[in-house]
Amino acid sequence: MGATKTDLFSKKQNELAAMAKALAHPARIAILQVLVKTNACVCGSLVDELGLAQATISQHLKELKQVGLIQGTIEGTSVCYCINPKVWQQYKEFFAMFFKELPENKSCC
Amino acid sequence: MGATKTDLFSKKQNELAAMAKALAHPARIAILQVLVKTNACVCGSLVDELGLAQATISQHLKELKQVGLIQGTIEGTSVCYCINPKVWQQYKEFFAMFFKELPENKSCC
DNA sequence: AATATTAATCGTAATATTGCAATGAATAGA
DNA sequence: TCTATTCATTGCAATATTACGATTAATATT
Repeated sequence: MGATKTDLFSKKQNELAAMAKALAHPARIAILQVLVKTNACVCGSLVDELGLAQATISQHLKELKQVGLIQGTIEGTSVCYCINPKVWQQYKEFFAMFFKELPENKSCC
Repeated sequence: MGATKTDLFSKKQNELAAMAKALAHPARIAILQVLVKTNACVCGSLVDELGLAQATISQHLKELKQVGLIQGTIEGTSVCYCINPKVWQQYKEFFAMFFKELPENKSCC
């Protein structure tokens, strides 16, 4: 097998897992940090900054775009990527909510 | 290829990616939620609740234990798992910090 | 038109993950 | 001791991910 049994879990659980997955690679973390910092970026400069091949970065960008974390528009020959503030905020809230539900330290072990 | 080039990224970036990876599966999300709710749990009840094979759940528990998110002690014949509050808090702070750096909506696209 | 630049896509290889059956180890109760 | 229970570990098969070279598509420049 090896296919995740998404049907066994709630929509929220699958959603949160998918969100975590989008962040589950240092290259994507790095890309997001660069985008946050510069607030706008083409693929080329990312290639220089990160040291990965252009094709690889393009794929990571695609994944980030698929989950909605970034958005891009074509500007002549180059593409402008930036954070999608709404989705970013959503992510922030989702993770905060998930980690908020900390139990009252009745720790059993 | 296919091996992540961890050496290209900072320690923090790799760390955050690893943390996200630990959450990047609905089964692990579900397990954590159950542990948070009941605050103590053996593997058996998880098998009943989640509908995955015992071996599969055991593996997910192992992964969660490896990243430190949960801790377990043997209690006779059954094992007691619970959230590690310190690491949980750490996760919370890490993600909050990451998402806090939202730019001042000068959105370019 | 010919060339250069930029980024997406395709094909591939290597590696990682997911899931389960089978087996193993340890304790509890008959 | 024998058996049942509980969970970990091992080994396998299916699938997913990561990475890059090569190619493609589109616009810019000469």
